[in-house]
Amino acid sequence: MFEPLPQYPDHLALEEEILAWWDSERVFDRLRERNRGAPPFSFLDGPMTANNPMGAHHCWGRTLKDVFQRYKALRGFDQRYQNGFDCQGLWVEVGVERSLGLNSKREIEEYGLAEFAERCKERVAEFSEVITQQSRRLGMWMDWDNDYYTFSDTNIEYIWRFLKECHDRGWLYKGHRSVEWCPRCGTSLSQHELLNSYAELTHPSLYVRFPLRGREGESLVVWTTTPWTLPANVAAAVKPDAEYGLTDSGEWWAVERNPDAAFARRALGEELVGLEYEGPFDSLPAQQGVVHRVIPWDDVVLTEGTGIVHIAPGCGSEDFELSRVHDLAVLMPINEGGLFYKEYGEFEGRSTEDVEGPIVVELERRGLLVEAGSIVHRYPICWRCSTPLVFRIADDWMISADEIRQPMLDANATVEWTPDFYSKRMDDWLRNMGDWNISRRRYFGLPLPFYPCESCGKLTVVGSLDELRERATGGLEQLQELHRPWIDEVPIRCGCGAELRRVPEVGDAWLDAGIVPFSTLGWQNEEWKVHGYATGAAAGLTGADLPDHAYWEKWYPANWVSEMREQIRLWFYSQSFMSVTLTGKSPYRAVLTYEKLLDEHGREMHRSWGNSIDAAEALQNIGADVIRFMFCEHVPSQNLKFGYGPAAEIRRRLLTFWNSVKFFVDYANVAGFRPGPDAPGELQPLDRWLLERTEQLVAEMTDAYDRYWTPSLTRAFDSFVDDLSNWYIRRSRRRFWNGDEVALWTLWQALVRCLQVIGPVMPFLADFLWRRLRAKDATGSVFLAPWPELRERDQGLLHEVSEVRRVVELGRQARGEASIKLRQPLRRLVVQGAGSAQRHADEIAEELRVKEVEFGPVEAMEVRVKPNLPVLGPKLGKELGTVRAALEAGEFEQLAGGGVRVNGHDLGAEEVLVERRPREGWALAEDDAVTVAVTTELDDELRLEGRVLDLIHKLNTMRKEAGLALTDRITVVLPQSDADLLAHETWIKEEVLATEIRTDGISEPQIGKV
RNA sequence: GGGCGAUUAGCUCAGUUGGUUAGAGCGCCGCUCUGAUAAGGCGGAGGUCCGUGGUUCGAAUCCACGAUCGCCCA
Repeated sequence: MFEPLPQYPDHLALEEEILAWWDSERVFDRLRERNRGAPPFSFLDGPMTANNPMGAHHCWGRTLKDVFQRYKALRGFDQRYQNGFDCQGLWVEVGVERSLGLNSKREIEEYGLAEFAERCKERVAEFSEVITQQSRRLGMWMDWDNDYYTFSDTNIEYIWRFLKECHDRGWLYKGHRSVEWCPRCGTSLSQHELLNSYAELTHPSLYVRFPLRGREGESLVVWTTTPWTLPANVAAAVKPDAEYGLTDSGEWWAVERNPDAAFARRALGEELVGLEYEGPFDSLPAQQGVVHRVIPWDDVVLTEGTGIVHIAPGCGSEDFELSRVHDLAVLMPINEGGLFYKEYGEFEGRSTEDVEGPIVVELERRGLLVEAGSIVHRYPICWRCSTPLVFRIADDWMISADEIRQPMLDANATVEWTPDFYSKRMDDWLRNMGDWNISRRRYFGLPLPFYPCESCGKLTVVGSLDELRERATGGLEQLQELHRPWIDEVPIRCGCGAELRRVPEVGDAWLDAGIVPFSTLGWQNEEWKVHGYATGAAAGLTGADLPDHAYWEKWYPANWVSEMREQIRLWFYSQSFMSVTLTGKSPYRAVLTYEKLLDEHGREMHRSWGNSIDAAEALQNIGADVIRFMFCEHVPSQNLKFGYGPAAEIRRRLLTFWNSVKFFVDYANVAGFRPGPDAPGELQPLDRWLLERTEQLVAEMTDAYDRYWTPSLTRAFDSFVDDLSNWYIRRSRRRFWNGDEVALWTLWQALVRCLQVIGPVMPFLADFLWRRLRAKDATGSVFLAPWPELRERDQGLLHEVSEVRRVVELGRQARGEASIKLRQPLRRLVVQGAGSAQRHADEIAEELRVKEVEFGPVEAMEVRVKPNLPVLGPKLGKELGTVRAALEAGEFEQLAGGGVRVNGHDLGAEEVLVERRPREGWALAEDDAVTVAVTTELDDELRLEGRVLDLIHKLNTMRKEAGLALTDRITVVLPQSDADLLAHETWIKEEVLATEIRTDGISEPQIGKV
């Protein structure tokens, strides 16, 4: 007895049931035990920031990761299943700041760094737990007790080693340059952090006059959208080869920017170079002694502004570069918090926005303002707190990328990207990558182990905790973990004898993630340490081991990683940077990348727009299997529109499969069927076909999994389910009603194999159904069963049945042409061109309700002959065009056997395609390969049978309306006018389960339950 | 400005090496089944496959140029 299925699947309930069952049966543990020691499949999980619950987009990546890990497990590979959490850096800090209501670095310092660090750790502990629960609910099988946490001392120490290596190679330097700076966070951002971080903002648009010295009445006019940079102006740049003109009002503009003006004088930019001018705020203390002059710059654009660019080297990266070339003064007006220094007079202590008004007023007062307006443009904002960024000159720690660039490109050439064009994106990023800005002026992050010596000038980079201990001059007793503030209390001894203090900066969070292929796999670690990974801040959070180097050798590099596209310049980049540095090769062999998740209307999801669906909501309302199916079905190189509408559609589509299983269960139970290893009797052709069709499914799915291409998985599944349900089951219904064990066994085989291959996509549904269908001696879970072995397939049989289906389709089309419904039997069907369907003539007759099926030429009027292009193309080449035209024009001669003579060519029957029109009394339908024709004439016998079928239809409808059970027997009373139908009394009785049929003087048929 | 993608039915999207009449789901219209039934099946309407040029007997597919959109970089 198979456990009966409810009419509809309750995905949410069955998923909870399966989750609990997996736990109680230790299914995942048993799977891992089974594969232990087998060849490894190395997947490396990119760390997810443990700072918030999961969003719907996280489900995408986690689905893909789980699908392929499950598949590889089914194929018998040993896997690690280690999940990872990103734990330190700006994300977590900003999260904690918000929850504590802190809004500046000063407030954090007042709160206390030690306390702040504790809050950060608590936040990570809280959300790593939330994420774990949500991932489990999604069906993700990971080794949840042995996660890695990037803030462990282990992880930090490995980064230290990497940094020391960089220093040894001479790559580490302190850069003095203009960087994008978040005034709220009080730190710079690196190149790869400027992701999507732009907003449409309204800024002032000012045209300002700079009076030229020694040229009375003449001024340069510059344009700026950042008035706050004017107090730091030191130069004005012109394009040397561009033409400038002096207007009547004494203003110099690029001619191109003001073409209608009547210029009193014209000059090339190079003629203006060297002129001195009065700066807009020369009276400020900061401006004392600064000479303002005109400099040449080829990159001045003439498409906006005035063609003369205001240069403030302390407020822009290009400006800063120009200051080096032209030896300009560098005035940096604002501090870390974006407030003006005291050398800026009345602006002191004000923000870049607050000074806009006063600056405009002052310029106006002094007659320097030509025009003031506003402009809406894309402007960079902080990717965490959305504060508009400013430029500052900062001393950041940098890793030079020059030497590693080519090796990284070489390493990337060994990686198999899916979709493949992402390989080019990675190359592009690598070719353009600047030096890596690794320092952040923050608190809870990787402590950079840099100890500069003021007396001897040497920089010491500490490479390990042991080295720190050896060289420490104190403070070790309070060093609870490698974080601020504790690490800052450990000075070390320089080679020259001086005592050194650590720089205050912490590291870029992508160092934390990038080191993972080393820190989690025990690279160059001599002795395996059980539970040895969970050091420092991670103590107590995970039981992960710190393995030894042999383990690293086994699992590195990863066979496969999968993350969203933006990780190209984030994790894929940092991981590759560190790996190529340390080992010379790519840390991953294959990558699956996917795009962005949008709402179902294609808009980005935003909490404030009310269109956001987070993972908790999705899992609770949609269910994991449907979510997973949705992600698998989607082509990963396209953005995905996620929502309840698309989810409902998938849920409904899955009903067909559910119904097929339920159909099996219901009839198997009626028949008392028990599945065995072999068919309980002789297979019929249709049975053999379904088994072949199932083989085809297994082959297609296997291929798709091996290519990491999920859309082919769901397509193969859908197409199989269609064949299973709409052909095999429908064609075999009578056999099931009669309890035919061979049919039941065949269907059972097909379903069970289908469950096996769809399991990774929909693990809950697969196991739920597997538990009901499995043979007594089969494994309890579908995930413990071996992958179905691929067999030789009989393509011929598959082809035969597809031709049968084609004939039936055309037959229905022909009936449709003649408007004769399927309930009206017809006499004869002729099929031409589907020879292999001949063995299935009976099925075709039944499907199309015809008395005879004949294979042979269709007698019809041939109206048009077309060339068979795939055959004639290669044969005729250029001449095909004229032949085609001749055929089109009817200039040909029929040959015996179906061929034609045209333009001097004798073409065989297989070289041309003939369109036909039916003769009188026939209906016809055709495609290029197959033509079917059916007789439309009715005789008394056919009419009578048609009426019988109508009656059966009607009586069965009445049964249904009366609410009768499938097995209820009825008596039937017919009107006298239907008495002639009783010629088919037995047939009718069988079809409607009637015990008695009689006629009476009524006008409509009546039924009664027996 | 350079690079990478995308553009296919009213909507959402497939389309594997070039091949005859370009498909699916949803929506619409008609039909059908009634032992999957608040489903299922069949048919129909609906397409300049972004445009132009080229290669080819033949292009949604390959090449060039252009347009629009998205992303990456400058």
